[in-house]
Amino acid sequence: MDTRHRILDEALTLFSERGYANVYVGDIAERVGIKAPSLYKHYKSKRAIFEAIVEEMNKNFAEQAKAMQINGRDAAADSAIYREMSEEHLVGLGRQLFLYYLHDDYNKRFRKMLTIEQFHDKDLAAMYSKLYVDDPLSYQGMLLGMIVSSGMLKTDDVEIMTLHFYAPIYYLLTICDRDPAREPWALETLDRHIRQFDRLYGRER
Amino acid sequence: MDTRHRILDEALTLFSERGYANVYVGDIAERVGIKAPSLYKHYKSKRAIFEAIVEEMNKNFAEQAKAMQINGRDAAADSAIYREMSEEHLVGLGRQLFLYYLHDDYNKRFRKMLTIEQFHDKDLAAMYSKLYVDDPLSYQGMLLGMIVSSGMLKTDDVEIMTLHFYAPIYYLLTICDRDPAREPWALETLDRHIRQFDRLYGRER
DNA sequence: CAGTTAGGCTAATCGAAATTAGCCAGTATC
DNA sequence: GATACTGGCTAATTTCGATTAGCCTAACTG
Repeated sequence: MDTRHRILDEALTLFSERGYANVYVGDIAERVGIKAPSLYKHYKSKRAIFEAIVEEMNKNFAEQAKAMQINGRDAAADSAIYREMSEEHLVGLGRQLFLYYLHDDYNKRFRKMLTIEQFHDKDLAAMYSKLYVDDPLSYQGMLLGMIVSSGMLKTDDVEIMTLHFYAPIYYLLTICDRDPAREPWALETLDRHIRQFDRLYGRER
Repeated sequence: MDTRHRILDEALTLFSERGYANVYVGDIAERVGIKAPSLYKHYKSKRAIFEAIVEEMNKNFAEQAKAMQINGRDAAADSAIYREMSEEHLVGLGRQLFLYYLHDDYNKRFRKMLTIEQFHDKDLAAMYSKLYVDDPLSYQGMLLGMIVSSGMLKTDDVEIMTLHFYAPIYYLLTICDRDPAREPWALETLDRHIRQFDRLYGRER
């Protein structure tokens, strides 16, 4: 990784731990292994580093969103996946979603950074909403909608059903961000959540 | 309200909007209607103001928790309330909980401040978890447990049931904190959530 | 090889924000 | 009525952190 990217990487780590205002350019430089003034050979200002991070992440997420849509379409085409969706599959789906959000390193640090910075800036608030609130909900809604079409799950209101699926995942995620020691408990709770979700909305009802 | 309290009040407002590091003592003073150096007649330092807020809130919440326990005991004694718990009652309960958290002014500002500051400090993270994650869950768990005992709702796993009740409320709350314009939508969604919750766990199933 | 660029460094500079010093008026106390 | 306290002010002072200036070396470029 070249210095330019190392700077973004280390800055993101620090911003996610302490927030923009509590990180000094000297801290970033030190982590990168250079002196503060040298940063300015790469970025015009501290603010510019922050903005580069946001821009970079925006780009990544856009790509990822595109990939997910393709995935979604594939899944729709191959609806056999959903016809054979068992409780175990559903647990797997939720776990995968959760672990991706929890452990993907960029995602995790960026989410923590946005959590801290969201109230300073409308744009960041909107970004947080989009990435961690609205987009996952709409993606999950699409998948669950297909499962409902296949008859594996039943509901009059897919939107609320999706909320019932995703809100606990989001809740557990924020807990783990705050306190990674609770991760094992969160994973176990996640499984119980999804099994109960399946029983509530599933055929046996 | 005396100056000492006015300082805490205005500081809390500012900290909740911008976070500790982005608020200058001059800003606080200006809001209070005095000059920055005069603040030091009341508090030893900027940090001391922050700490006084946290301490004050801790005290308030402790009192409130005690009151809720008393409430809880009363409710347990008078379990008729729960024997006659209709869907409308449940909607009312959820709405009340939600609106209290959303609109109680101290609560709201303090929650936003903790959201911003939680990653700087273990103690603040613990406080956030307690106030907005664990305590509400355990309180709601107690109430739902009583409703289950009364036979109005059925489940094998009250803990997950409580998660299913509270996580969507928490999720909607964080959305409104970020963007108050979504409040009407959140309230409507909240009602639909609780009605569906009632149908899922309720007798009709 | 001379010239140029990239990227590092040390030593300023600049500006902002927290805090301190020291003065003063009003008021409460003895 | 003198004394001392409270809470305000203006004018420093101190500190710290972002940024700039200017120098240097290595590597690339013609």
